[in-house]
Amino acid sequence: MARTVSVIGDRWTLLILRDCFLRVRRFEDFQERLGITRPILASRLKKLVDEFVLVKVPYQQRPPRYEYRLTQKGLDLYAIVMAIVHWGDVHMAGKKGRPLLHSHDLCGKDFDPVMVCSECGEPLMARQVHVRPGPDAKSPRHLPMETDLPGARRIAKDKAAAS
Amino acid sequence: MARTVSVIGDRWTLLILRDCFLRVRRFEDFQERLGITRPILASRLKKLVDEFVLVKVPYQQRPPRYEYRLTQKGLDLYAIVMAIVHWGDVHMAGKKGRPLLHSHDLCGKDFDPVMVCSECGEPLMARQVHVRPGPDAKSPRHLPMETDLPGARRIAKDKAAAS
DNA sequence: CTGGAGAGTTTGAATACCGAACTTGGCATG
DNA sequence: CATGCCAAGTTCGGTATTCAAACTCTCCAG
Repeated sequence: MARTVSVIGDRWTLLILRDCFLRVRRFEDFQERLGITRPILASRLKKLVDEFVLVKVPYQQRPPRYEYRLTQKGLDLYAIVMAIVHWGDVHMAGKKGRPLLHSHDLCGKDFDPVMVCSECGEPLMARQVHVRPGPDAKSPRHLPMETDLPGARRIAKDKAAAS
Repeated sequence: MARTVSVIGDRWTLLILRDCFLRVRRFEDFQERLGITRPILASRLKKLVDEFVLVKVPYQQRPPRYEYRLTQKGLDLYAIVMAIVHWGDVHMAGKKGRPLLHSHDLCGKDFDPVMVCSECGEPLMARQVHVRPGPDAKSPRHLPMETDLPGARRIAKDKAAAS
C-alpha cells in the first residue's frame, strides 16, 4: 500500500486520474478543469508516465503535441477511483445529490460500485476480513499481529488502572 | 471526488487509515509503525476526527489517554483501502509476492476484492461505464463533452482574455 | 510581422513538512 | 523528595513543496 500511495497519494494525482477516466487527455484541459498550477501538473503527469500509468502519445507532428492516455495499469485504477467517488456520493454529497451518475453498458442501469469477495461474491465488510502475513511479509516489529497489538505493551498497568 | 480527496488525499492519511483497519488505535503506535512525524500525525488525526471518520475514545482516566477508532463513515472507506491494496498487489508487488493475505470470514478463503455493478453484479470495467450529469451537476465549461471538437474549448479563453 | 495555440519552464513568495526537543499529567522507584 | 518513564501531544528552526504569474519555444495563419 505504501508503494501505491507513493504513486497516487497526493491531492492532485487522483483528480488527474479521474479526469483521465472522463476522457480528458490534454495538458491544457487538465489545467483548466482542475485549476492546478502548470508546474505541478507537468510534474504529476511526468510521474504517472514514469510509473507506466499513463502514456504520452503524439497526436500531431507539426508542432509536436502529445496527449496522455491510460495504460492497462492505469485502467486498473478504476476500482480505486470508483470507490472514492462512491464514498463521496454517500458521505460528502450536498443537499442536491451527486454530481454525476454512472450507467453500466452491460445492464443499462445506473449503478453504484460494490466491493465483493472474489471467492464467494458477497459484499466485503471490514469486520469480516482477517489478515495473515503473505510471502513478502514485513519485519515482525512492524506487523500488526491480529491479537491485541504490541504484545510488549505494559498491559498490566492498564488493567490495574481499569479495574 | 474533490471533497473526498480533500479528506483522504495526502501521503499519510491513507496509510493511517490502513493501520486503523489493522486495529491500530494509539498515537504512539501509528507514529512508530508509519515513521510519520508527530506534528503531522496529530494534525491528520485531528482532521479525521473533525470529518467524523475517526472518534477519539478515552481508554483510561488517570492520565487521560485516548485512542482513535473508525466510525461507520470511516469503516465505509474499506472499499477504497482494499482497492488500493489490491492494485498494489497486482502492479507493485516485489518478486516475493504480496505482504499480506486477506481471508474472508464468510467463505473462509483467501480472496481479492472485486468491484462490481450494484445492479447486475458483473465486474466493472472503465470502458463499459458512461457518465451523465446528476442532480448536483457542475457548470458546463467543466463538463467533459464526450465529442472532442478542437474548437469548442477556445471560447471560454477568448472571453476571459477580453475581460 | 503580429498574433495566436499548446505544452511546457522559470522565478520568487507563501505554505507544508521534517527532526529534534520540549510540555503535561500521572505514576514508580530509590 | 528527586529522578525517570510513559503517552499524547506542541513548539521550533530549517528544508522541501506548492503557488501564481510570467516567460519560452515551435509551429501556423493572416
